[in-house]
Amino acid sequence: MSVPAQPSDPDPPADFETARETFKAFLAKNDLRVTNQRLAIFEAAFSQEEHFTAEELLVHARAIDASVSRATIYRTLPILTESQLVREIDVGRDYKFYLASHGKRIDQAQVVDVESNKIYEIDAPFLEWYARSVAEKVGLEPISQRLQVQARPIRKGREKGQNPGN
Amino acid sequence: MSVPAQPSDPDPPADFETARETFKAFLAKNDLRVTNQRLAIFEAAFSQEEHFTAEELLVHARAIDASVSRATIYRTLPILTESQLVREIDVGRDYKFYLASHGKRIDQAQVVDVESNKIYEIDAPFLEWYARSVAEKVGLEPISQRLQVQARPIRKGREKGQNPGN
DNA sequence: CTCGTTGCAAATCTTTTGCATGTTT
DNA sequence: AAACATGCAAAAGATTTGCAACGAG
Repeated sequence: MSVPAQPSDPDPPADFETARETFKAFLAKNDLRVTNQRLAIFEAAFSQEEHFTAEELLVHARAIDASVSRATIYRTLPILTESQLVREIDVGRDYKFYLASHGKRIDQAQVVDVESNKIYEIDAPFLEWYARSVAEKVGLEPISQRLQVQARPIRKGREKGQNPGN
Repeated sequence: MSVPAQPSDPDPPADFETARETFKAFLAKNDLRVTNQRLAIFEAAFSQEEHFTAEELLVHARAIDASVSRATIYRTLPILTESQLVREIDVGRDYKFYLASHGKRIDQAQVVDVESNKIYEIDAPFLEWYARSVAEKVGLEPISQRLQVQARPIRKGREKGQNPGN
């Protein structure tokens, strides 16, 4: 708004500004105050490209504003998810994961590689439609849906032994 | 095995016996001992028709064998799920739900009515196939999959107001 | 100024674990 | 008898909350 696009833009990603405005607008609309801590947490979350935990977010947010406390992280995360800027992902671990929705679609499935513990977000085109058809069977209307797949690397050449142990 | 089917069978459901044998066989196969507590927990779980929590299972199991402790509930639940007799369902609540798989299929989706908090298990025929197609996109092979839909009763006649508040 | 926010530490709440004792094989 | 399973109570670990001080509008 104040800095016209310069040929030598250093780093500020295009949508970062947009997203921050969206966040501030969301706060305003809900009578929530724009605090340094909330902005720091937003920035920390939005600058993550991968999944992160509340604890990791705390570390990153503190790098921006050292005064951020764990409590505020937990109090701000719901705001972030309600504003749709961050998605909460629960894959059945002890703790939840979060992921900045960099303007991406909602229709994604999580594939959890149980060996590497890595979580992949995969486009699942018909997921919403499919969820609707399932929900309608009990007279309900979907609010959100998620498909989670626990998976392992494809082992070529051996498929005996159904349970490798524990 | 010892009592031939009598015309006046009191209550013992057909598959109950079968399932209990399956459980005992599973224990044997894994060098686990057949204890009264484990059997009581199995019975308590298997006699539930709906979803239950660890705490509820404890209550029911104690009705069968008062000596069952919470610790044993938590130590037995993994055995029950590994034996495929019970399914673990995590819908993002604080605690997990469990459901006796009365010989039913695996391909089911959970539809959670956020207003009544009720969980519906719905057949989702293509779920496994769909999960596979998604997992293959990252070179993985599915172990299990779950589709969860958060939903609400269909409101006919009004669809304004996108966020009813909190 | 007023009321929402924050940090801190204590509290929650579910699930896990160490250890001495009781059971199964 | 030997090894495993159990109960109890303490521990763990993520998330929540009470409260006094702080800061945005």
